[in-house]
Amino acid sequence: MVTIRDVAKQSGFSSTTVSIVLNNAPLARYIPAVTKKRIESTAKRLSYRPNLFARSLRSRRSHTVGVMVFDMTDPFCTPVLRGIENSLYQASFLPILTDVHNERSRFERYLEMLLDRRVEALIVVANWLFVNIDVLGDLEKSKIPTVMIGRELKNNSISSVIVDNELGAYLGVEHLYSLGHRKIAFLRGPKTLTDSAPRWKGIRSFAKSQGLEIDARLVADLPESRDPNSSFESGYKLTEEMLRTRRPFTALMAFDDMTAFGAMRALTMAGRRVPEQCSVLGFDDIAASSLCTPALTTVRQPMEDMGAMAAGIVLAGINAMREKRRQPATHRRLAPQLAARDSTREAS
Amino acid sequence: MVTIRDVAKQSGFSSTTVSIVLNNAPLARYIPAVTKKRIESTAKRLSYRPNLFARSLRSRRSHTVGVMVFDMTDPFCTPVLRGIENSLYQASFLPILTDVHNERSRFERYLEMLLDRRVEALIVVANWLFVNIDVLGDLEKSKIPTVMIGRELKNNSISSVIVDNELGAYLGVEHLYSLGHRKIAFLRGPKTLTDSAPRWKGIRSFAKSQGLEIDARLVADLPESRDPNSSFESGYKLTEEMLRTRRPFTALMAFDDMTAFGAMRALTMAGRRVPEQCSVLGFDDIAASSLCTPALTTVRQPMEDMGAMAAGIVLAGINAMREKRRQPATHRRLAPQLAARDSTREAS
DNA sequence: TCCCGAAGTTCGATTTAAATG
DNA sequence: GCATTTAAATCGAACTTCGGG
Repeated sequence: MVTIRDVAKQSGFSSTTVSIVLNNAPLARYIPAVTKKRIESTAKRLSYRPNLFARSLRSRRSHTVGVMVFDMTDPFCTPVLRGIENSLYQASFLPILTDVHNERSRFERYLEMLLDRRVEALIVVANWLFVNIDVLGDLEKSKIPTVMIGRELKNNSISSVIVDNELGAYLGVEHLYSLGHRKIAFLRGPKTLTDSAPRWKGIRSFAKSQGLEIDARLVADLPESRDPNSSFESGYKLTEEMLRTRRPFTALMAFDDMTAFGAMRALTMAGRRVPEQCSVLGFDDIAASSLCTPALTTVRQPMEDMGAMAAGIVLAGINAMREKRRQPATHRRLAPQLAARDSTREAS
Repeated sequence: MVTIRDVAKQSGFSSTTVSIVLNNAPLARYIPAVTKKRIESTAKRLSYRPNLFARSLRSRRSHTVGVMVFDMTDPFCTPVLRGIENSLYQASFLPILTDVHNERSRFERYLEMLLDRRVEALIVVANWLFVNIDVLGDLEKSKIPTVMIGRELKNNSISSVIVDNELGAYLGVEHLYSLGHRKIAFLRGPKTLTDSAPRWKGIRSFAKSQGLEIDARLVADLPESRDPNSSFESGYKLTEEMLRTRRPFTALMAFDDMTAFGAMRALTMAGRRVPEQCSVLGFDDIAASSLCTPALTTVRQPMEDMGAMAAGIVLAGINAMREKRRQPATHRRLAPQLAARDSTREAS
């Protein structure tokens, strides 16, 4: 490898001068253009690349951000990751990707590894994260800018980016209601999942405002599970059971898209066509939603934006730290949008 | 931060001894257990963590692997990434994730960044990569173990992991044939995509062996596109056109799942029920395939295995380099499996 | 004082060579 | 010569200090 000393020797200047010139340090003002040119050209000729280990050792900076995903297989992750990546790229930061597999031990191990590598910030994608996995304490200790995506926090040392679940659910029922649906079945999220409560609240809030009656016998809860993909199975089973009760409903609002897919399968198997005989509504707008037929009407989370925003937040935090400013945690709640597609239509 | 010198001072030994003990270096044989114990306990007491920048500077190792994805939004990527992550985790390596967005300039920039960080190997996920983006040359120059996933190579400095496209396509038609289908429509991949040719070859090979006739009017090619998700639209349009010709077919074999989804949509819109009136077969088995209704019958690529295998290959390459062995590139071609689901059934 | 450049120190860990009894 | 320990050199860049014109 060619070092700064090689460039110094070849160009006839000292390594100090080379360093100043190549980094365009403040002192470079005083260095004559000829010198600069000579140094730059020999650097290029030798195709010199500074050793980042040495540089990082000195500067204590890694230009790296740790990204912790709680379950990579969750289709929610992919667009979020792209948003993060894109944002970091603009700032010449690189992400180190870790997948915690929803295991506490793995989380701890990875956190330690990332901190050892002096990542300058942490982005945690914790959408399908249960309250009982308490990781906030560990995260706070790290003292580097940290943001959680998909988990509401009032914490003032960890930032958060979430979708407005309440608003989303509100928009969802509103859509069904405006299509004339009055007998709506609801598949709520697992009780221990933090998204579940606000979404239900949004539904109740709309129901109250419009005098929509919610039949308790048309409400079911997904069981707790570590696996985001399990909600397909659960959605299928709960819908099957609900159909067996013979209690009529013209629309079904699922906790998320995965659940909605399960519900659609169950309805189809039972001979009820979607959307002709029953409308189905999801939440998230994962990739599969626009692909399947009928395309799923759903409440769209701006996942890529959320990733980009999270990256933006920690990047700002990094800059603040560099300038020794104290940056308070920021909490963003992004508005979802209804993506009206083919799985919903007027109640008949 | 607490350094090795702090541990040395506190424990009463020199930093040399501390280093030897904590790393369990060869010389540690000569160090009495008491000394070791004292050093280890003070290290723990001070919660000493070695500075990886310093260590890497000395050892020239980063314990990091660069992962370059050509398009993160391709649903193929997610399971592959999980396979990679899991394999690296076992070996205490960390992945740096980059998304090239199918842009040459971005590829070059990222490659440079990764090399600057002294990643010890490179894993390139190049499934939806067109031949005209020639990146092999750049990759070869890097001199570190490199593997490409999803692109066949005979190169002997870059390894490769691919699925057996020919076999997969063979299994696919075979499945349709065994269900009694004789009039099969084919949606082939874009000509410039490397996977297209072998898949078509597998189809022809089966057709020849069983005397299945392929009607050229039931064969269409996807147009070239940078975007893997575009094949949905293309699949939709091509199927629509094919239906308009009124040329009968009882089954449709798509280039990949995304294309198959487009085809299913077109069929449904045209009033042809899947699978009752037309069977549909995909290729890949992306997440959406088992979710939609009817669940898509498809040729399953072992994506997670492919990721894990790729990681295994470069890890072996890293070890070989350390021991100064010359490791030839390895080329693996994994067998796909038919995932028979609900979008195919007996020809009526 | 201003401009230009160099010598030497620092970052923190590893390793070589060597010094003790 | 052996067991035990360590001073000093090294990795490569960046910054502080200083000197000459």
